[in-house]
Amino acid sequence: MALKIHDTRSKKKRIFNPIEKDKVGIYVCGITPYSPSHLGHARQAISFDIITRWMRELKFNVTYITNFTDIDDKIIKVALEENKDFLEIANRNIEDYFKVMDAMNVLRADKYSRVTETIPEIIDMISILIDKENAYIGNDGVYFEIDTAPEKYGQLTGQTLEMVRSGAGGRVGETGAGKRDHRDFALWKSAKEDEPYWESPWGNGRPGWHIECSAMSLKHLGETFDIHGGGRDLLFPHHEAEIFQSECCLGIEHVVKYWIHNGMINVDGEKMSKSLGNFQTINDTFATIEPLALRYTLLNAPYRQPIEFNTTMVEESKIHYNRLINTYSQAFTLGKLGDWNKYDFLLLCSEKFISGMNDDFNTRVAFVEVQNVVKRLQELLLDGKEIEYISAAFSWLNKFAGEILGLLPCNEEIENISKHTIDAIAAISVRVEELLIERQKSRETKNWERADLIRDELNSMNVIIEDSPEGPKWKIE
RNA sequence: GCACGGAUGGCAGAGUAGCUAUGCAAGGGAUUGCAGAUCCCUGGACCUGGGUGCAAAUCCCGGUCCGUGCUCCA
Repeated sequence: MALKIHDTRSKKKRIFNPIEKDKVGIYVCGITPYSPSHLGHARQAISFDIITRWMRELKFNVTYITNFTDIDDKIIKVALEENKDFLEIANRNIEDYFKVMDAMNVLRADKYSRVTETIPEIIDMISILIDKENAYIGNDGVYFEIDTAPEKYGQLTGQTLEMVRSGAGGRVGETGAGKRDHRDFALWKSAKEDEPYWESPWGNGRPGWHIECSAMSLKHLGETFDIHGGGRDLLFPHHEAEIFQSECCLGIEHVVKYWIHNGMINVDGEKMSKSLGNFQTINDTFATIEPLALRYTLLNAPYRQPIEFNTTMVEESKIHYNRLINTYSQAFTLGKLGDWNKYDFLLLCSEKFISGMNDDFNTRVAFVEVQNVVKRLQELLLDGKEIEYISAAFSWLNKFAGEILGLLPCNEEIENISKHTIDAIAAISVRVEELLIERQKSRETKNWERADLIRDELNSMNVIIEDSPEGPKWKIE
């Protein structure tokens, strides 16, 4: 069964064939660290985490590169406001990024390339573009001249030069005074007073946004590579600009073989963004939902679909996530790994899971199978007889929900969860048993009022009573 | 305005031609002093108008509505 990937350039699902057999180079546009990361960043990081995890599961040798745009107008603005060095601002937010992403089980990329560490490569690339006359020097920087490669226009968005010309309307001339045409874009921006800068043949300045990614992907992955990813909102102009730069600089028609774009997070039907003021930082969100449950929420739809982020979505994910963790922890205490290949049900779940993931990384389909196995494991645990089957289902979850989807906490944490529960039960069990006996006596004499009072008291100790035909059972909330 | 994408039960959200997921919610039943938990059962959907097909939620054309992009944006 072959892996199919939806490629934005050709606008269809294509069977994935890497440039070099069994090897995959993937570059994903990362964040500009001028503020703490928000849910959109989480969605992007988790989407590509899943994509790389799955490709590794398929035994591809994956090189996953992403970046931090650690010099940029917005970072400079924050630095000025706080009267700090721009790198301090960037580093602070990068730290925040790693902290929240680690909490959500986002595996680290092979390399987090930084713009400030790629300046020579960027300058080289711009020089070549000037030599090839694809770029010109303006009075406030260097610009890429769109008219030198009009055939490359609209490769991702279907727009033509004329469309954009008319569409931009009154905004022409607002930025980049040195441009010949408003559709040209900056490769190098001259430094204004008090701005950080690097020396270049065109004076002191800093790189434009688009050229960084062309230079960094070239530096780390070579002239052509398999996958380029990012958020849908980067399609235009960012990724189209990259196509101009990389392809004109290298003289190669297709630098990127597959383009992958993840969908946005919506609130009330609109994209979550700073300008609308409807964004949430990841850290703030952790107050209402734990990190891995949030990961669950963000994988609950295929990566290309927009996600409507609201209370319903969050609450449902919590239910599923808690069910998964509780069931898994219960089986974990039995501590045995088993072979799921011996059970038709688990084999069938594996097959559906795999075909879902192979179909453009459809995590929603994969989740259904996880839910099915959780349900089966619950039944098995309740019955308690088929220990081997329990171990097999446990192993299945360990592999598919844990290793591949990254939804499970590490073993130590699961142990801690179990241990805490055991300790908590031990600490109050004597008292609980006393109260239960008293309650049973009250029930026998049909003193319901008294029995309910005792139940209330137990509830206040976070103990939940469940009466059953075999007598009352209790557990910690 | 132009480009791209979407429209599935009360809600979330799969499914790309025949077998109509899944979860939450709802209703009914079993069990129960009540509650909870669990189990069983039930109803209910494919935006609209055409077209192609033996057969369409699924393919084609038109319309309507929504989102994204055209400016920094994951």
